Amino acid sequence: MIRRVLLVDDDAAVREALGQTLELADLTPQRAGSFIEAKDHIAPGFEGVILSDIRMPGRDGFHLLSYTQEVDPELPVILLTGEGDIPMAVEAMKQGAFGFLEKPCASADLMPVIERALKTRALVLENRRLKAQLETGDPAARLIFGSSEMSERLREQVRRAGAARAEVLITGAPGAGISKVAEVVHLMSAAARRPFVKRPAAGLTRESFEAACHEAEGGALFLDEVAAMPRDTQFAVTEWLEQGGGTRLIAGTSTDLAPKLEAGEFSPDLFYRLDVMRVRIPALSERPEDIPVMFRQYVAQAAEQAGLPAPEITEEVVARLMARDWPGNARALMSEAMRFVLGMNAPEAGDAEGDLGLAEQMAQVERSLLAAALRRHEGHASAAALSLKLPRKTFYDKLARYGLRPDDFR
Amino acid sequence: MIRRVLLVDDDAAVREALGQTLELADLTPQRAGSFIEAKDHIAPGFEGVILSDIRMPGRDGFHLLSYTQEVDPELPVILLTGEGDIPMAVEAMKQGAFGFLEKPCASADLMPVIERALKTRALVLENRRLKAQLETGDPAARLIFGSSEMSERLREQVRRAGAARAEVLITGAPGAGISKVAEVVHLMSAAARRPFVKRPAAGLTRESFEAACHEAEGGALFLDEVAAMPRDTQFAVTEWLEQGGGTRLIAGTSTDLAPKLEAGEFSPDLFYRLDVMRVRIPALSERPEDIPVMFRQYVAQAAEQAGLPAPEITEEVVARLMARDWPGNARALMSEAMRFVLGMNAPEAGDAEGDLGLAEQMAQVERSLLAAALRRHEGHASAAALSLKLPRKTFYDKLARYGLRPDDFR
DNA sequence: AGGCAGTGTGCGGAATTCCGCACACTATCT
DNA sequence: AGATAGTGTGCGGAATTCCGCACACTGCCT
Repeated sequence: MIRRVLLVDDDAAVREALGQTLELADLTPQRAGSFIEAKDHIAPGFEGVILSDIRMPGRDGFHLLSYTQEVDPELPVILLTGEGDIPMAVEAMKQGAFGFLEKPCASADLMPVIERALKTRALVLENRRLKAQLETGDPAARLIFGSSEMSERLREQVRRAGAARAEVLITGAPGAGISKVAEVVHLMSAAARRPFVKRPAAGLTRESFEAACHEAEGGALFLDEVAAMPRDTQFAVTEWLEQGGGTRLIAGTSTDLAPKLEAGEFSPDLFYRLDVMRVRIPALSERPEDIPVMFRQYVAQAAEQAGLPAPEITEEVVARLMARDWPGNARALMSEAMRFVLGMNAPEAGDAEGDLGLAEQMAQVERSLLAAALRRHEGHASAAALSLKLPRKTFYDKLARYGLRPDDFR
Repeated sequence: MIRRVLLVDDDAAVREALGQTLELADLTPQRAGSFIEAKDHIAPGFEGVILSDIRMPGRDGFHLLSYTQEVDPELPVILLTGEGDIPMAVEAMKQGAFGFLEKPCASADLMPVIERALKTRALVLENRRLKAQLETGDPAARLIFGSSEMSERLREQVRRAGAARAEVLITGAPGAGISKVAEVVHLMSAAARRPFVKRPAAGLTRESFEAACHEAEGGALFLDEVAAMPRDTQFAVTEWLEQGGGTRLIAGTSTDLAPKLEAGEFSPDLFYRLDVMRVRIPALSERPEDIPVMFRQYVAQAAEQAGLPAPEITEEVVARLMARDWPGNARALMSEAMRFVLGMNAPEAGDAEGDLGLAEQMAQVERSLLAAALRRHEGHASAAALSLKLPRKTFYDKLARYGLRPDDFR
């Protein structure tokens, strides 16, 4: 929360008194005795507001107002004067001052103006930040879903990791999207156009590690599930990191590495070289408010892929999502989104992805294609059958098989 | 720019005088003589501020303040009183009033407060809009692919159309994604959370148009292929647009409307009301450099949806893409991407998306499921059959039907 | 009221798919 | 070399689906 106030007054006693008033209100005064002093603090994006006397030797408050507007037109400036009159006040507002108060100024008159100025400034700065995110096609914003504070923190970690050239260790539960986050880190790095190579750490030999490094030269090599890396390879990677190469290493693990470190199964040398930066992907259970947000986005994606309209996500659908556990995290949610789009019933407990036989899967697909055709033709069976190049009878037989009724699509 | 002021005062003379003051300042006063009258105008997202007397029969200004804060806590309320005192002013600010002024109120004192309240409101509304856009992760960047300058121009048009509240006409070749772009325009509008309804214009009656408008109230109604709209409905829609309603119209056409206008088959009145903003989707033939970019993204999406690794897109693959025409535009490219991921052969000429009957689509799906199972089991037919819960014989029969050979998966 | 178009379904023959069986062949291991 | 496991396929009966036909019913229009 923005609390800074740049307090400009040539009279030291006034400066001090006002400063204390501000501090009592939990604000952060930043004192300046002249325009020259104040000028150095005024920058675009200044996270606060300006409170300035008008009558000052040299450059007065009006000049400071003009100067500030050149630097950052949306930076609020509140002017104070001991000898104000109506014409002066009018002039100040015309020139864009946020407020104009007369000295001596009662706290009850001053504080509300400052508070409102700070709130306005906070909105302005937040709008700028939001616009910047939108306008740059920020991969973190675009590819890492979720509106919770935890998701925002994850995106910040990813941006920071992307901006750095250091090794990164990415942790998260199975299905959390470690591989995808690694790719986003790479996309946000200066080496985004260079290669990004993925390899499972399990079974990785020194030779295949070196080959992968060469393949990723100038870019990044992502090693998945580093806990499973053979000991020999661990030493080879540690040596390689000591030498320093042209390839950035990004490591991922969905298991806690601490027990492996303690048991001597994972090299501390390697661990500390990889753990230069840490990105931790929170599980969905830690941020349940993201479930509907992410689900909506996965549904939009799935609908697009399937060439089907996205079904309405009712509050009931959301409630059922929230009522379930998601140990499979983002991947499970994604699969559920596809089933939802295809009109498949919510799977029974235990009916996990891939457990269905071919016949069942085909039945689900056929059912969804029939439903989609009916939807497209607003329940007109003949037209729907025609669009599927089916005889009417066959079409009706299939509807009967799946319990679909044209009336339900009208 | 937000200029509306909801002016609440029981005294008609005061209301009128203040109203004129506001009009002289280029504001738009909306007059109400009581809380009851005012209440109907106060909605979340109200695009203006409230200026209200305190002393009123029935519910007073404080009550209106409370009510407003329940409806939209960030909607500024400025209170006026003819008999104010310090305690009352303090109470008003404590309860969240944006300003507190005494009557009779000089314009020079009132206008700055109103202007600041309006600016604050504008910031708040923009902040909300930006957040909504971010929550969907800039739909223009995420959903409209292509790295060419033409694609960027398209995204800019879409963002601009999204930000406006005007009607939009979207043009593009068949398969260019008119419907999808319409949805993105909606997603980027302030009404993103409101309904988005799609209807084909062909065969649209006045009644079904009105029903659709009602269904989309507060949101947007997309009318596809407006060239095919019946003349009667064209008049109905024109009338509806003249009245102005709570639903935004977005029109799409894949055919040039000019000949229809010249032939008198499409109403110029309607055309000019729809064509307030124009979004033109360039055909792939105009931006061939986007073909590989879009194909890569569609392949990534398809792979993610299918739960399969994305096959390598070799230069040969790219060359074959570039060597073909894409009269089906984005939709055709998307289908090709899915086939590519599923390991299907390139389709025969003329085999456009949507032209397949149910049997053919089911065959494609079955073939892809068989191939995926073989891939998962590295060509081991018995294991693959088991995973699909199929007898070996049946599995082999199906492979034969589709020309799949386990050897090709080892 | 009558005509017409569309809907929904039972019957039954044709067509297709399913799938067990048995066998020859191949690859791998001891 | 021999044993074993897995692969791939023809045959043929069973099971299932396809689908034309005819009919009764419904909704809409004149």
